[in-house]
Amino acid sequence: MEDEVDRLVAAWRRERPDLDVEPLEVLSRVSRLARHLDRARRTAFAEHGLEPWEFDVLTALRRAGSPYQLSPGQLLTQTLVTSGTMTNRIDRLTGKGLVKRLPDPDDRRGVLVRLTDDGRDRADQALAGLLAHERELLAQLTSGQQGELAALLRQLVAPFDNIPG
Amino acid sequence: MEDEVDRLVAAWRRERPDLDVEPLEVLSRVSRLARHLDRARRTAFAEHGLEPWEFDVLTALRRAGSPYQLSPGQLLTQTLVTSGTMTNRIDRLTGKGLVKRLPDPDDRRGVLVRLTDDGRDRADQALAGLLAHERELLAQLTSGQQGELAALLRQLVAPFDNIPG
DNA sequence: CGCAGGTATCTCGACATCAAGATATCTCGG
DNA sequence: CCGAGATATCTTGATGTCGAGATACCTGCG
Repeated sequence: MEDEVDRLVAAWRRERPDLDVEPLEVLSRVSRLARHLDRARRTAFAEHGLEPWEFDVLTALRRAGSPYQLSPGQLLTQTLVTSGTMTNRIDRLTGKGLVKRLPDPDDRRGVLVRLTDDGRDRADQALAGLLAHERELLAQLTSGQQGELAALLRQLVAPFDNIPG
Repeated sequence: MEDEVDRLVAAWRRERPDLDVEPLEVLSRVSRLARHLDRARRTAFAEHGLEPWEFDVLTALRRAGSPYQLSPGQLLTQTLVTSGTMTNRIDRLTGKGLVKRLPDPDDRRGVLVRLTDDGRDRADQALAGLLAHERELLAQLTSGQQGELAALLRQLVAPFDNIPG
């Protein structure tokens, strides 16, 4: 089955036959797929009354395990957003009663963000919903293919995740 | 080599052993890689004085071939943004002298967006720069692996690109 | 002990995006 | 040839994000 990137690459080969556009076969697909996934996630979360950014923060806390708390700084590194953004997100989640700020007992500059019971339930429900949707998307591939794909992607992401940057 | 998604999946298996989080192995990597790519692209384009969104629009026009013009609607489908966003983008690119609006001779509702000479040069330069950067990222994989990866991704993207969504 | 530099978080202003709706035009059945 | 519905683009208002700077606090050298 052909996709938009096939068309995109064909167009470049026609317009710029002097260039090797092979890298686009992989990386443009990654970008476009991510774009589509964002949209799909948005509708999946809407069923649970959450925005994607809310999900990202709540699940980061959920994954931390009881007592479900992290510093804003730890949340930054997990969600790849800036500090101004995270402050704003915590403010809004606090307003919705899904998290609360606690002073860090060991560092008076610091804050701990803790999931409320409601926040934890929402995160759990939304995760289950997300996985259901994602499983449908992946039905295009066999289990073995999914494993291959994951392994190949890991090789590309690892340098970003392990070398600071 | 381990990556953030390995850690994320391990955390979920510890916190929610009842759930099958396998889909995250693929799709979380796609999202995170796309996020990293966005940043890398931003710095790559900065060398040519372009923002990523500018590149997207200019290259869509460049690929169209001489006379390098498309309707805003055609640009929408290629760039996956909304019509309001595209209007805004065209406005700003027009302000920078990289594109210009022409009335569509066949449809008085319509408009054609055409690349200026300057816009075309910028697009060509930025593309060459982008490909150089992307080739580095892909050096993690053999040529054969890149082909496999492209084929697997195509299977996932194709439904989005071919069924209206 | 005191201060210089580092760290954690928040504030603020600019900006790009989206969703929904407005407007103008086209198309086609009757 | 008329009008209903489709289509193409633009407008508007709200929102989320970023980047840079401000503030408060910590750490370790001298």
